Amino acid sequence: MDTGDSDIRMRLRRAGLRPTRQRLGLARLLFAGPDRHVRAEELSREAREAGVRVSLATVYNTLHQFVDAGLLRRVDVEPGRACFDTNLSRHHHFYDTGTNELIDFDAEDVGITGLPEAPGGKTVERIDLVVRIR
Amino acid sequence: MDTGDSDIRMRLRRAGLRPTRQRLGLARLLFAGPDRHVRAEELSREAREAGVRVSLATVYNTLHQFVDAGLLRRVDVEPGRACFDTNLSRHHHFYDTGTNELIDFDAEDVGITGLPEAPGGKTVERIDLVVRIR
DNA sequence: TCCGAACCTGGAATCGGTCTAAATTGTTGA
DNA sequence: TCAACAATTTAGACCGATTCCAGGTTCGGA
Repeated sequence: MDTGDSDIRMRLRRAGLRPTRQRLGLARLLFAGPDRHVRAEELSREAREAGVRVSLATVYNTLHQFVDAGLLRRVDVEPGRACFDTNLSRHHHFYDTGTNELIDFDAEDVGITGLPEAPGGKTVERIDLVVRIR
Repeated sequence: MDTGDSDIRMRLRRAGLRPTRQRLGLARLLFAGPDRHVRAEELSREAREAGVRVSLATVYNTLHQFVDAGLLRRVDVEPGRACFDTNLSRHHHFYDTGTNELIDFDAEDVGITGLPEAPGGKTVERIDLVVRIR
């Protein structure tokens, strides 16, 4: 069961992050399993339940560091709270405005035409498509 | 210069909102001029500067009422704070991740193909396209 | 093994926003 | 016109989410 860890350890190292007990514990919760969406408060609870002792402040720090390291993607669709997405492939989201649930869908099949040039000579970083459903 | 007011008064009436001093003052700030994006804190400051006496709570209440009445549209792109858009036409946004600036662009010319069906038999409420630029 | 930098921590602080209860103000019917 | 009542406004308390801070802990290289 150290196989997964050695992968994570390497990815953290490459990002300049020490593979600490807390970061490994959280990474295990985040990446051991299918893609998921998670919020800080929720991950903190899961960690506690899994016996991973980690403060809420560290959960926030770690999530942000993982985003910066490209291990997570942040999704801002709900006002007032951030959601973190382990799915790093090109994809967009359905957002159920009734349940606040986020559902991924592949971006490969999606075509977008007629976009204007980015103003001010800026470069396009990413295109986020949110399909609000009810 | 009461011409604008009588229009606003009517729109408020139709939405079941009394045209109070505060609502008229805020509406004037919002709608007298080109389309704009504004946050509650900012509008509150503008009102103070314009001599419109109105509490922050009322600014929040009024913005939400205007959204419900279809006079404003709410945009959620920036984490942790809501932005209100006076542009009611079909449009999407550029979002400058450096300056946090929002820029509208017309949705008429934009084509989106290959979207999957909404899951769970839900209906699509709206499609938000955010082009992140840097 | 030792040391300094990186890291983690609890608790306080901040931030955007909402709630509440009391005071004020439109509106309407007599 | 005006009383009466519902809608509205308000200050300030409150809230959840997040960040900040200062001090203790741990990692990893020499």
